[in-house]
Amino acid sequence: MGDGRGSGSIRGENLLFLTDEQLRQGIEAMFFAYRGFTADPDRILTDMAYGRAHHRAIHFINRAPGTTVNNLLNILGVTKQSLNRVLRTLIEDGLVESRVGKSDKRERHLYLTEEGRALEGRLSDAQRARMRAAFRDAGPDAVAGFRTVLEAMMDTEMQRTYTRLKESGT
Amino acid sequence: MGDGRGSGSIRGENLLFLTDEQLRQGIEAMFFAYRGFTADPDRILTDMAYGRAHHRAIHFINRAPGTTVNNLLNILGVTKQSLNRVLRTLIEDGLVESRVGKSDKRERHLYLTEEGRALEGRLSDAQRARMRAAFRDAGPDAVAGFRTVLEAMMDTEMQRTYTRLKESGT
DNA sequence: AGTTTATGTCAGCCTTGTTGACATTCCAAG
DNA sequence: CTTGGAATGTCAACAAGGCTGACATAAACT
Repeated sequence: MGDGRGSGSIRGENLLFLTDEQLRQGIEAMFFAYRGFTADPDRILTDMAYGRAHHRAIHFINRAPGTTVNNLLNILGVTKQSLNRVLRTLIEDGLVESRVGKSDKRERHLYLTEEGRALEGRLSDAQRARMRAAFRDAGPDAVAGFRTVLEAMMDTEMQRTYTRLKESGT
Repeated sequence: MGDGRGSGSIRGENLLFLTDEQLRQGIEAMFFAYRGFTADPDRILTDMAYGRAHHRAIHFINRAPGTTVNNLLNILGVTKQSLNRVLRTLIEDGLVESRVGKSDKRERHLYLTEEGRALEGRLSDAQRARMRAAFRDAGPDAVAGFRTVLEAMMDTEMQRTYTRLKESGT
């Protein structure tokens, strides 16, 4: 590793896509693309008093209505204090509703209010528009490859979370 | 937009990969994958007094030795004050060297020192290892698709920066 | 000579992450 | 029934790393 050549071109196979240079290009592509990925929702959010953390919370509450705080914590990978600050403002502002659990009253189940869904829609539309344009330009085969590589790049724990969410989708 | 069906399945073409559900999965894949993407270098950096911002600066100085501050600013997309804070600590700690420009003495050209290259290597190796594993698992066709979609997701300005960097690589 | 450009720096603010400590509620095991 | 532990909320303090605004300096350009 770090020998300036990478693992490619050692055996006779066609592993040129694994050279350090190819990997570096992949790394830089991730960096620049993620900027684009977040740019549109960020622009909407700065007008309000919200940031990217609020967007993430709203996204996943919308995705899995009734999710518990603990579940959301695991998905987002932040501390409960960090999430709580965000959640508190969203609840105060009437975008998120927190209901005490029926079977386990310690748990809080989170739902978007009408207003919350409205904001979620605006943010999603902006983000999806860019994703849709990218997908359309690239074509279905490229999109399949895109998803395959991204999945392989996740921690195994996040891979499971991602798959669970994916399968819960219609 | 936001009609719950997306642009797919309207015409008879095979555009099912453009449904809102597919786009949402792409969005979530980006989110979870980016976490994995930064996880390994982040672990190394927290042991030192450095963060992700230092990593980015080191990466691109290594990528384009002798780059000016202004050029780096454009690549990273942050303010000069933000970059300067990071750069100052790296120079003080002897990881980065700043040389006054020859033709234009206002410019500072940035280089990694021996020590800087050592840290860059550690960080790159960690990040490349994950990228390499993902690329290997996914195969060359998936990797090509991955890069195509990421490029299409960038702002056009960043696309140009990315391409310029790519072409400057051996 | 005057203007513009590249850079550095100081001060202050915001978001969003962290840790640690502690209170409350309440399920579940002994 | 009591008690231990889990889930949640909250307070305080702190750090990284974004931001803006203001200002200084040196060099280049016109």
